[in-house]
Amino acid sequence: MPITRETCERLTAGVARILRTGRLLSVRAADAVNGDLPSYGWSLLVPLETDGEQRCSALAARAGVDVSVASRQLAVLERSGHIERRPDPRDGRASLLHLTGAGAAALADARALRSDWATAALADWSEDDARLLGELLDRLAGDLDRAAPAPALSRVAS
Amino acid sequence: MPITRETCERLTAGVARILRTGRLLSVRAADAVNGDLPSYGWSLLVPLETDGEQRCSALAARAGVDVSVASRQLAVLERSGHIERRPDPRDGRASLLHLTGAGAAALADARALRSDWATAALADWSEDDARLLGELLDRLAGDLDRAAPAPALSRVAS
DNA sequence: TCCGTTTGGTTGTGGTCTACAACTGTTGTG
DNA sequence: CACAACAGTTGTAGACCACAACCAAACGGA
Repeated sequence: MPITRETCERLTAGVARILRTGRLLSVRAADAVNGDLPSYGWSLLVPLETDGEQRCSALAARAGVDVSVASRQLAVLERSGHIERRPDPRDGRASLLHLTGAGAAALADARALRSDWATAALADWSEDDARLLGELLDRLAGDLDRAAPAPALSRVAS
Repeated sequence: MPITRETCERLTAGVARILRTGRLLSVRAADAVNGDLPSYGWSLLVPLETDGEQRCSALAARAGVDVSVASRQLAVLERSGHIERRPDPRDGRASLLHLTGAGAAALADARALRSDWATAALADWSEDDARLLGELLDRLAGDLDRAAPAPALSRVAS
């Protein structure tokens, strides 16, 4: 029995609260960026920036959404010039997406905005606390990811 | 300059990640509860449980959604017997919502489920870490709430 | 080589959650 | 007693999501 019920409840409440404010923030952050980056732009463009060219299904997995969703969102990003697509030379079915200059610029813009907001919000935080929270948060996300997938059954019943 | 840019980015990434998995979890948690509690049930019923009878607008503020949204969701919860409504004796325009037995039961059920999931996910966490994360998370949510409302301008421009 | 199967991606459809605007009825005030 | 402010409901529309159906390329065994 590692965790008190009380701290557990407190933790879930905190997560719920972060969920709420985070949802609001993400939409607000999106339409404050110059290059009219849609709200999902961040989660799709960042992987392209860090890992380079990759395919739709990989990006969908990264973003944690269905492939169909990613497909539509990427189509929008392509039309708006944030990304470009070229056929995968090794598989005619797939395309490889990569960031354009405009996309990278919009991403940098979004990053700057986020950084501004974060530094404002974390104004009176100590470096240690911030670092600690980052680590704990990441660890929690990983544990939740690992613990959650189990109940993905009992749907074929009827 | 209180926070390194690096830890800041790490922190925002962690928050984004929690946002993703948390969103998935909350819907999964909702339709795993017996009393077919909708996904928003938790955020509306908990305040009723802890603070007792209150009005629609108060619940909307608590949940962080528009009053119209809360109104519809509360209507559903009333039809499904989780809450009941009585006219506010001091203001004929308002109603006071309160939890029914069925609502409390569904809430207890949901709480048990969440607790199970949380203890599974936090299996190898120490009490101290969990408590610390809860505190930091709460603090962060508060600071974000305070820091975010500012950029709610620049919309009347055109 | 050829045909059935698998796989990557797109599109059709429907459901959920959300906000804003318009409206009804109530309260309180000059 | 009009009139502004307010509580809540309903109309409407948009964002996001998943599942199912589908197309075309790729794969694999006979």
